[in-house]
Amino acid sequence: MSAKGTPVSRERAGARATELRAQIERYNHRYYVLDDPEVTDAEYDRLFRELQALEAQYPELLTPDSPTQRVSGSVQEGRIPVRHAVPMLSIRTETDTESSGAATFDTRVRRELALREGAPPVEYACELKFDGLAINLRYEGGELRQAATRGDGETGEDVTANIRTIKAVPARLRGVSAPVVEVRGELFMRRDDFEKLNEQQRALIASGAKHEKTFVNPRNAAAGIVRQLDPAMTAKRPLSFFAYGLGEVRGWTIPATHSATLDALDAMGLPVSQERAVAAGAHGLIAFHQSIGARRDTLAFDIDGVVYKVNALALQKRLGFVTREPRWAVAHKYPAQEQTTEVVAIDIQVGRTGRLTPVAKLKPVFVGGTTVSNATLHNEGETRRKDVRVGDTVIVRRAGDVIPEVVAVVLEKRPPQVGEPFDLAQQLDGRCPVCSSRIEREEDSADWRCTGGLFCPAQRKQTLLHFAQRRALDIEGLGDKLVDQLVDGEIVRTPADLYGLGEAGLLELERMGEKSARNLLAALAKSRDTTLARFLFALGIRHVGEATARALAEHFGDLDPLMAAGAEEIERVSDVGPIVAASIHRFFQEQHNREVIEQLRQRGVRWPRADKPAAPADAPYARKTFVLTGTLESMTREAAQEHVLALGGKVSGSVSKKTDFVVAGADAGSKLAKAEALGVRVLSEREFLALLDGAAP
DNA sequence: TAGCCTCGAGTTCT
DNA sequence: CTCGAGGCTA
Repeated sequence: MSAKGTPVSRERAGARATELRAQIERYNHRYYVLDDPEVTDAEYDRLFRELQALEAQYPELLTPDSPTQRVSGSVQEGRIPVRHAVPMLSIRTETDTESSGAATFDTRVRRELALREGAPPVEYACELKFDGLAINLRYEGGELRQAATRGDGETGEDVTANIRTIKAVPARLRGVSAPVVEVRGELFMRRDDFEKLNEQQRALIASGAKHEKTFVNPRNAAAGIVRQLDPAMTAKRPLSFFAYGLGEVRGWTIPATHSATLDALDAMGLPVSQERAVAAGAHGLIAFHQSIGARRDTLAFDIDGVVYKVNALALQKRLGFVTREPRWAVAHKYPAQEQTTEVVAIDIQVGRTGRLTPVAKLKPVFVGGTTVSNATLHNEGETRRKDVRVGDTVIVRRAGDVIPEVVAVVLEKRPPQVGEPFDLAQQLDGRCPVCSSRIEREEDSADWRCTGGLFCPAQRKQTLLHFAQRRALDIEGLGDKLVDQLVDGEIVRTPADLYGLGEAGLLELERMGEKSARNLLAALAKSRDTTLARFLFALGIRHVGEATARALAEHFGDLDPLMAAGAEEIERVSDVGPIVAASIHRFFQEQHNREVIEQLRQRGVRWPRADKPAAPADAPYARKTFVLTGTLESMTREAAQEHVLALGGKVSGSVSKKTDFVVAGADAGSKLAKAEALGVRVLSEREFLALLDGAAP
């Protein structure tokens, strides 16, 4: 940008530059701190360029705190250590996950202050514990002079040039020009900024950029960016900042309470989180902890807990410090949703269909409320994409959902002697880890499979467990430990063998007393009476799950017509295409399968000739699709499903615009949210019950 | 033929 | 719960 038009006088230029700086600072504040832009981006750019031009024309006008210095700036050679005038202490962390952490703190504070039983509750300032990195900003005469990382608390690193490029950090304090005001706060990245940044990075990598990489999480991104040596790079990254305290202060009166200090920081133009409160006593702390905990996922940024501080400065002074931790503050963490741990091994599991699934064996970590030691890697492609190797340090997450997942590898921590990229076939030497059969991968498929079929004990075990599961023949008491013994001892090979078990044989097994043996035999006897749909599902035909089994049962009415049917005939069943039809046909052509089925029938497995007569087409909810979510008080999900089927409706697993009703129980999650987004009719449990009772929806 | 929808299969921990 | 893939529909 060049200065255009008639050359302005030096004097007028100086006045204009000052004016522009003030204006740009104000816009920055509105935009980055208040989140409420005053002018359009184009107008902002215009002013910004005008200032740049003036400074280019009159270099003597250039001041270190000019907004233009936030984007250019020179590349630093290395990091300069900075000794903090007042040490940056760490706050004690309550590790427990219950709200009792708050009560413990309150009790301790009251004891230290020697408060009597009936004394009024202590007042606390509550705020968020941001998941970022702590920074000390030193303002002298109201101007930002130095920014440093926390380091070991005594000495940090100088990151002034980088921090100057962060627009949320004001270069000048509003209304305060005291000789020294040090502001402490947290530098972090918002979740949406993080997502956007990674999207850009992925695009760069896709277009062939060599040195680019995606960031693992917002915290790592923020830390990496601040310690980056080139401020111009930092300037391009979206970092945010919240102030939460003070360091050295000279010539300015510190307010009498922490909450008032935060208000004062806010008034100086520093961003201060609005998620803060003044609470009274343990009750107030617990309420704050819970209210933030409930909204944790909806915050724009990651937090790892909340912080409680005794509000009155006078009381803080009385409480003082233990070693290097203040007695007047405590961090109360939420269970971490992410943790890092080490990959001890990559095991490969064999599923019922022979699918080979790599599973990361992890050094146990406490994540999201439980200890995690395994995490699926899904398949070879996924493992390679994430480049997970034995010995790597990985980030494990248990967000909203239940199942742990390996998010990414922390490459900086990869040991030099780490192994090769994951290669499933090579690791297994081309053979099934259980039965040594050859393994293969179908074209265009992500999965390797064991070709051993039922010869493979792993597949046999899974087949038996599938047969016995609740939604199949429901054989109570037949769990994996028992199946292991039965198969390894070659007592049972096929589901039909289960019905040939006798009490004497069972008593030979470990951990099997008379009582358990009799219970199992009773469960087996009970399971003989079933339905065709359950039986078809229990067989474990590839591509035939519960829904398809039901459709087949309804269409064919009995097993024999289905066994006799050709592939084309099977394909006439709705939702069955060529692949599924062929799979079913092949299954029944297999001699071994026919034998097992025959034996099962001989041993008394039976079902009513025709499955439950289909609800008439004019049934009140014929062909209506229901989705169940959350926990119902009055019945199990299975029972609810039965009721819907009886009405002539059907139950689906996911919400789409074709869904007619979503039944929301307690703690309904994403499905409810989706239903609301799509405008799908949502029924409460009470409304659902009324509907079952025959009332109109 | 693309894109949506649904189903199947696999997974974790208490 | 999620992902991949099979089936259906516009």
